[in-house]
Amino acid sequence: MESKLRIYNSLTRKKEIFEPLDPPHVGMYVCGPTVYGDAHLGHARPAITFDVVFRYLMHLGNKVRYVRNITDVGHLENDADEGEDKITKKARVEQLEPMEVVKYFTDRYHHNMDQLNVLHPSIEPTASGHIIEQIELAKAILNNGYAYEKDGSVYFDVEKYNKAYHYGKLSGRKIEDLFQYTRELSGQKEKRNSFDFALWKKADPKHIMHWPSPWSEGFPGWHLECSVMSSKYLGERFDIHGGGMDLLFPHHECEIAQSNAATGHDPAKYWMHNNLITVHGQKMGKSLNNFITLNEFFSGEHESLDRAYSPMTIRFFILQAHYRSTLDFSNEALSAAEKGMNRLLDTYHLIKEIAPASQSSVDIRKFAEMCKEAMDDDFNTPIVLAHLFDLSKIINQANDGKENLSADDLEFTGNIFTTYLFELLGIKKEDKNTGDTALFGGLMDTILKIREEAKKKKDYSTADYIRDELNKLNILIKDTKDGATWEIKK
RNA sequence: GGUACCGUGGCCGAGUGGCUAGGCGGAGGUCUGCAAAACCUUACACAGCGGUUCGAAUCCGCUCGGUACCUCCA
Repeated sequence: MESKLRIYNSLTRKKEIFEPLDPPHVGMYVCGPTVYGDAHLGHARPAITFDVVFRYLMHLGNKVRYVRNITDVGHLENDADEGEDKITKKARVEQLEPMEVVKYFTDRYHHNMDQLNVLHPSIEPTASGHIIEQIELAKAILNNGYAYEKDGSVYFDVEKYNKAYHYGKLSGRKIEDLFQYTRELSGQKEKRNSFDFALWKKADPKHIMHWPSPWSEGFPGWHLECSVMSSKYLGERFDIHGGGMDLLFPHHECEIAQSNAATGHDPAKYWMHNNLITVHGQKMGKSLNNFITLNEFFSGEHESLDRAYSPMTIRFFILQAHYRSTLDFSNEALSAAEKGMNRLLDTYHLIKEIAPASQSSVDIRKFAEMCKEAMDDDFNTPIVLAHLFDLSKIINQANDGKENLSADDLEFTGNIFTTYLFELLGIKKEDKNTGDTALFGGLMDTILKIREEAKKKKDYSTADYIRDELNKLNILIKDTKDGATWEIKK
C-alpha cells in the first residue's frame, strides 16, 4: 500500500513522507504523565494528539506498537522545596507510601483517558519497573567514555559527546551558547559543566525512593527512563517519538545524546511535538498554577469555568486546532466547540431520516478523498472537521429537499462520518442523558400527547404551561413539523 | 542574552503566491399559535512599514507585540 502520509519531523523541521523502518510494523513512543497529581487540560493534548496518530496509522494498515510510559519515579522539584522528590513530597504530605500515591493517580489518569475515549497504548511501562535497565544503560554510556562518576552520581559529559556527535541537533542549540548561560542550581558543583545532566543521582537521606547501584544508593537520572523503555520495547531504532513541545529541550535532546552515546545512533526517525494549551496566551501548567484539571472540566467546579464541559467537548475542542499550534482556552471557545460538535452529531443522525433519491445532485464521494488528504497532511484534524461541516450542510439541504442524495450516497456519507469522526478522530456519541428508562419515556410520551391535544384545541395556555414547567425541570420541548420532541438539557 | 515559534474578522481557528476555509457569535430569512430548537442566506480578516512579483495573508527585510525553552520539573 502506498502511503502519502506526511509528518512534520521536529528533527529536520520539515514535513516528510512517512516511511516505516520495517513496514507494516510501526513503533511509536510517547512521553506519558508523571503521576503525582490529577491530569489537567495540558495532559489531554498529547494524549489525544497521539491517540489520533495511533488510530490513523492503524487505519492505514500498519501494525502499530504504541508505548506510552508512566513516570512514577519522582524527581527534583524546582521550587522553594529544593532538592525534594516530587513523589516523596506528596507522600509525606498525605502520609502515604510513594507507590500508593502512584497507584492512586495512575488510576485516575486512566479513568480520565477512558472518558476522553483515548485508546490504551500497547504497552504502558513504568520507570520504577526498569531501574535495572537504566543502570545498565548508564554503565554502557560510562564504558563508552561519555559519562563520569562523581561522589556516587553519574553525569553525562556533554562537552565530550559534542566532539563526536552533535548535541543540540533537535533543539537547534549550540554548545557555545550553553556555556554562556549558567544558572545557579543545586548540585552543580559536582558537574564539569553546568549543562551536563545526571544519569544516576545519589539519594540524600530524605529521599524515600531509592535503589542500589554500583555507584550509590540513589535513583536514575531524568532522561534515562525514556531511552531505556523505548529501546526495550521498540528496539534501538524505531519510527516515531512524540511528546509535548516543552519536552523538546532538554529532555528529548538528552535522549538522543544518551542513545548515541550508548549505541552510536539516534533512537527515533521521526520526532513529533504537540504544542501547548494556553490560558490568556500563557502556558497552562503546574508552575503557573493556572491549570484546570480534567475532572474540574467534567464537573464544572472551577472558578474559571462557567459550567461543565463533557469529555467529548474537550476532545473536539483540541481536535479543532492543529496539534502544532498553540490552543487558547476560554469558556467561549469551549462552548463553540460543543455546539459545533453537536451540530455534526445531529446531522449524522439525520442521514438515516432522509428519503433516498434516484440520483444524487451533489458529489459526495470527493469528501472521503478530501478528508484523507487532510489526515495525510500531518494529521490536519481541523481541516477534516471543516470538510465534515461542509458535508453536514449538504445533508441538511438534502433533508430540506434542496439537494438529492441516492441511497448509495447516503450510506457513503454515513461511512465518512463513521470513519473520520468516530473511528479516527475518536469522537463518540455521548448518551444524551435521556434518562431513557421505559417508565420515563412512557411518561414523556403521555405528557406530549396531552400537550398535542391541547394545541389542537388551541388551548395554548395549557400547552405553554406544560412546556414551561418541563423547562424548569431541564426538559426541553422542541416543536417540529412532525410533532414535538424532547430532550434533557445538559 | 541564546534557541524555537507566533501575531488572521467580536471569539476560537485553517490556509504558505492567484481560487469561499470551518465553527461560535452577529444580521436577515424559513418553519411555528407563540417561543425555543433546527435549517438556509449573509457581512466582517490577514500587526505595521518597505521590498520581490503580472499578482502576497502566503516569499524577503525591518519595526512593534506575544509565547515557550535555556539541564536538574518530567
